[in-house]
Amino acid sequence: MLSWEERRSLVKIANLYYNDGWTQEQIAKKLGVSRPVISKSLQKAREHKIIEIFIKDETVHTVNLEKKLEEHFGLEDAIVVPISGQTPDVVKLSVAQAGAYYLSKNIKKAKKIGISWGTTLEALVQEYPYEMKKNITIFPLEGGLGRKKVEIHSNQLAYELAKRLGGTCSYLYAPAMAESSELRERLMKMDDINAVLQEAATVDIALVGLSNPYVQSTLEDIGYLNQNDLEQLRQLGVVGDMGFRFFDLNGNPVNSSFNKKVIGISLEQLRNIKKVIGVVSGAHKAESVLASLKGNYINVLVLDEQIATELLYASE
Amino acid sequence: MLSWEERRSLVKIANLYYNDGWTQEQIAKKLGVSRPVISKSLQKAREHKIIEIFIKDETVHTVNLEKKLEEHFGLEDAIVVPISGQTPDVVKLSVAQAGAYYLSKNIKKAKKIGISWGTTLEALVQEYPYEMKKNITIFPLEGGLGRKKVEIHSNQLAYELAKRLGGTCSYLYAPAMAESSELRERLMKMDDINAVLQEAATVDIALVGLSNPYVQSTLEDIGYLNQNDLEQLRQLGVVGDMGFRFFDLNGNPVNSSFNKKVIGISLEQLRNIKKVIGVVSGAHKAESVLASLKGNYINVLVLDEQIATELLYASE
DNA sequence: GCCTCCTTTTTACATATGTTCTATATAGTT
DNA sequence: AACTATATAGAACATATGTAAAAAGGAGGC
Repeated sequence: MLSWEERRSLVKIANLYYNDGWTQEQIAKKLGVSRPVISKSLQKAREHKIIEIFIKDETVHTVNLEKKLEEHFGLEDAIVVPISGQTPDVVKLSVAQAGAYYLSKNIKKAKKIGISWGTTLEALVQEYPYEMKKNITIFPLEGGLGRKKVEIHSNQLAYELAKRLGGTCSYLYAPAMAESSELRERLMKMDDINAVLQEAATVDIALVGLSNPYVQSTLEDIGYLNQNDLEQLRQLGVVGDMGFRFFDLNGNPVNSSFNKKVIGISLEQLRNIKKVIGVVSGAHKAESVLASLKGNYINVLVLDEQIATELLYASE
Repeated sequence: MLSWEERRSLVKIANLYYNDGWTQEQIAKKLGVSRPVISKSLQKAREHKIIEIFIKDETVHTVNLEKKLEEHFGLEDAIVVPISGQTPDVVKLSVAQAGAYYLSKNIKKAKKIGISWGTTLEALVQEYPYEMKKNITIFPLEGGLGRKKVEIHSNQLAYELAKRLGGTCSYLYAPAMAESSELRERLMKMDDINAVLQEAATVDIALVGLSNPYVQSTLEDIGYLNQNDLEQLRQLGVVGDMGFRFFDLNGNPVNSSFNKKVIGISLEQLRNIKKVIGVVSGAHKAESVLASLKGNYINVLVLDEQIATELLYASE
């Protein structure tokens, strides 16, 4: 316990230092002691909670979530977007904006970027600013998905992003899912397709979305999966996918009949990309995100506050 | 005004620096920027009051005053803030800070918190740190007060405090003072209003300000009371109010014409709340505080040295 | 009164932080 | 598209702060 005299003196020093902006040297001179005494006094004042430092901003909540996510899942970065009572659509847009911002700040050294598909990534690309960044190439991470909603296809997003970056892009002239594994094999032997996929696996940065195939699933919306398919996936223990590659609760690839028909990079290849940025919004995707984290596919996560909270709660 | 991205980044840096004790060098490395950027960010955060340094100033004198106040008025706690030659505005801010600090250290078990209105409580809320405290609900203790100075209304303060605590808040969609007692009755019968007031009466902690209606009165400032009204109150022996509930020298409720028009919790209800924290600054309020203490409404008092001295002197 | 042990202060050094100036990038304008 | 104005980042330097070890002061024992 400190004496009153000492307490007074600590308060006085603290005030001079923190409120009046004096240097320790000046305070020492004024009080007629050596500087280290002031240095130690300030330490003591902090120890005894005479001085307390608060960080005061609305973003404190989400920044704390980010730190916990980074620590808990060994992420390189996590960006948590506050939901603050907004509708899912608005939150999704905010997440996309945050993703765009993050990408633009971390794109410096990248020469090759891969992009998957989906509505969230579409929003991200639309939010991306136009900036000259020569010598960059964008690769689609999987083929197209038929005629519907062309604007969210991997190829299309690669094209749009390349336009915004002033770079070039490759195309995967192939369906995301071939009609049979045999057809897939044949397509995969084609040089145009094979070469692009090979390169796609070596990008510096990959942008991926995550889905829950059972709830509000774009895959179902566009008619790629029907109820039968979903039932099959459920039986196999699938909880999510990234670019048509389905995985289970632990993030392990699930060998469904689809898997052999998909034209796109594999989960294994994805894991080997140095920087995989997952962009995801909507509470129903929490389980899928958790699984993908367990599978160690993702290095950077951009997500909304609600998923972030659920992820941490689920992994207590 | 700073953008969300920038505030987020400043908070992140400040957090690593002040809470986790990283050096600027380490932070710079982690974020992939040069060290001066971190140095400048921290300066910016200080300028924008994102980083706040609280010096817990107490002297033998104030601690003695606290002890005497606690004994003399049977208070659970008293916090006396030294004035040390500061201007009233600065003292008011210190009192608000001390109140915020006290609340944050005593909020642990609380599930429901009520808050009144006024400039002092507004400052308290603004000083309150952002800290996650799930499952807490904030209730306004009375309705709104017209269009002026919305930021000091009970509803608004409840909202702001809830935001800081990561909790939820209820609203009282009603004026603090209805145009007639008849209108008040009708409003009070509305479910939305009634239910909130019922719950407001059962909060674990209530935060209230105190006023002297005659001197530097916010009630007069915002045009809620005119000279006639004040004269009337004076005739009735009113010496102060808490949330539009006027009381006399002994703390007894005064049945003015206003009383039947107020939409807010009664003094009787306030007295039944386990922990009522009164936060008050400015010598002109001494008499009001004394009366409220006699009325036994308050359990914890946060006040400045000057009022504290006068309270003890008056009740020798 | 002198010595010893313990605490506190200071000196000198190591480290961390703040600042200036230059280089680079960005935005706005013709 | 080229230019200028403006902002921003980084390298190098200046200053401030933290810390270990030596010195000084002070209390208790003989």
